[in-house]
Amino acid sequence: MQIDQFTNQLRQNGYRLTKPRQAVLQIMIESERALTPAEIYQEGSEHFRVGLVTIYRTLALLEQLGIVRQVHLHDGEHAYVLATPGHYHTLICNGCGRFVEIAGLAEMPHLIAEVEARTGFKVAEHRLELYGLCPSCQQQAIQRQHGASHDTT
Amino acid sequence: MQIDQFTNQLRQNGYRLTKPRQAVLQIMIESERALTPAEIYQEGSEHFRVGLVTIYRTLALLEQLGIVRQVHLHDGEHAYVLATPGHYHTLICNGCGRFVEIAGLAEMPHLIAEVEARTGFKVAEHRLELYGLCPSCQQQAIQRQHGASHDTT
DNA sequence: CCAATAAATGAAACTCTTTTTCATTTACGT
DNA sequence: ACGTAAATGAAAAAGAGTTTCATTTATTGG
Repeated sequence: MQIDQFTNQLRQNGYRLTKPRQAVLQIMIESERALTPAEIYQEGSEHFRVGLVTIYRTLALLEQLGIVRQVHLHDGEHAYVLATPGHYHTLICNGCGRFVEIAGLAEMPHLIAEVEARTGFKVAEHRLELYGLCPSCQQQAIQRQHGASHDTT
Repeated sequence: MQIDQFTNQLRQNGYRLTKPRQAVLQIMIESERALTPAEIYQEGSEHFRVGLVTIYRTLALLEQLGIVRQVHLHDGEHAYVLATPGHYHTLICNGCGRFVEIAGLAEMPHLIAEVEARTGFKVAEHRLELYGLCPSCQQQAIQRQHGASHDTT
C-alpha cells in the first residue's frame, strides 16, 4: 500500500501535507485492524507530539476524501479502516478486532433487488457487517475450554 | 401487539413488573420507529415520573430477554426496536427516518456460508442495514424536482 | 533562503450519551 | 399489612466526540 497516492490526493484537493496527516495515513496503512481514534492517537503519540483532536479532524478529512471508512463498533464507538472502493462488507473478529473486507458478494445485488421489489423502497446504499471469530481466535477459544475449566471469570 | 406476552416473560424470568418497565414496553409497542433512550425517556416523562437511568436499565434488560433489539445510528447513538426474532435486517429511509424490518432474506444464509468458506471465520452475528428512499419520499423527491427547480438549497 | 499568511494544530473547556453509586422507594410473597 | 430484596431516581462520574481560540507550521512569493 502506497502512502504517496494518498498524500497526492490531499495536495490535489488543496490540503496541506502535515506531520499528523502523514502519520495517521501511515498508521492506517500499516494496520491490520479497524482502529479507533484513541488507538491511532496512542500509536501516534509514541513517535511525536499530537493531539487527539487532530486525529479526529484528520479522520473526518480522510473519510470525506474517501480514503478511510468509518465502522460502528458494538458499543457505538467508531473505528476506521482504509476504504476499499465499492466494498462495504466488513467481517469483524469479536476476539481480536481484526477485520477483512469482503469483495464480490454475488448474492448482494439479488438480495437488494428482492427487497426493492417487496417494499417499494429504492435502496441507495447498504452496510453489511458480519461478526464472528477469526480462525486464530477460534483456536484460542478451544484451548481455553480445555485448559481453564476451573476459571469462571 | 400484546403487552401481556412481554410482561409474562419478565415475570417468568423472576423480574418484577414495575411501572417503568410496563411504560417502556408500551412505548416500544406503539412506536413506528426505532427510539433512542432519550426519546423513550421524554415520552415516558409526560405520563409519570421516571429517571433516564431506569430507561437505560430497562432497555438493557429487555434486550437481554430478547424483547428489544439495539440498532446503531449513524452518529454512534443507540436506538431500540421491538425484536422480530431472527430478523436483523433493517431498511431505513434517508428521507423520513422510517424503518422496516425485513423478514425471510433467503440469500443471507448462503451469503454467510460463502464468506465462512472463503475466510475461515465463524460468523456468529450479522447486521445488514439498507439505506434508501421509501415510496412516499421518492414521490416527494420527484415533486420537488418539478416545483422547485429554482431552489438551490 | 526568508518572510508573510492562511491553514492546521493542541490545549482546555464543553456537550452529550451512557454508567456507577447509593440512599430511597416499591413490588410481591408471606 | 409487613418485611425484604429488587428496582428506582438523583447525582456524580466516565468517555467519546466537538468547539473555541491562541499558537504553530506548511506553503507561496520575493
